[in-house]
Amino acid sequence: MQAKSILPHQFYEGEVVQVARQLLGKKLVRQTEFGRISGIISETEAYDGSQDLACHARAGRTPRTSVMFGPPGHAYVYFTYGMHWCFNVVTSPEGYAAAVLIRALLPLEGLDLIALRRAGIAQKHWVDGPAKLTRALSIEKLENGKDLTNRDGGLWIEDCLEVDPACVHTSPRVGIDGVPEPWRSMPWRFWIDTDSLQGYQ
DNA sequence: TCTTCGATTGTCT
DNA sequence: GACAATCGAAGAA
Repeated sequence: MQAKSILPHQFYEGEVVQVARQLLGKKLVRQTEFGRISGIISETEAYDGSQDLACHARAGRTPRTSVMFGPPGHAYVYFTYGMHWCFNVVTSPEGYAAAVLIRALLPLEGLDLIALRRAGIAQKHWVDGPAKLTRALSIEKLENGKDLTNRDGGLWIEDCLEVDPACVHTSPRVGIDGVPEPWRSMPWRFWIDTDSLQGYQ
């Protein structure tokens, strides 16, 4: 687990479903004014362009979704349900609106900072949902559009673990019941057992 | 452990 | 004006 390096631009240029798989086991790092918070990415979902009716980009380019049409390796952060932020990574070449929603982490560093931001919540529920991890890592509107391939924005992703493909689970995406088939049933949600990762750091 | 339900506001039609 | 890529509290089992 030595020689950690920031994932380069090219990592994100590929097909979004592949990138969603490959992001599992990578380390999301957040540098705040109070210290560093990080965690292993343990759950993702792929949203694949304007033809994917579950993707925000289905309506074409709008002010909100414009980041998704931009270059890969940037953060797409959107606000939903009147109170929640969700964090995505833009993938595929510029002009193609695809992104990977980061749904869950295995906390590594900055546990005391997360505890402050998630006061009163059991540790196992600190970052086990898309809006929970943005709260824990202090990701919101300001982070929208940031470049994740360098440390300038205080937010980036590093290479970390090799994940055994046999340990990757798939299922349809969550929270898109109103979306027509085949999109509703596409098996584009990926996750790894966090139990199998205990012991790494 | 599981199910139900209210909260709350930006975005798009 | 309708709805949303959700969360967490509360109550039931």
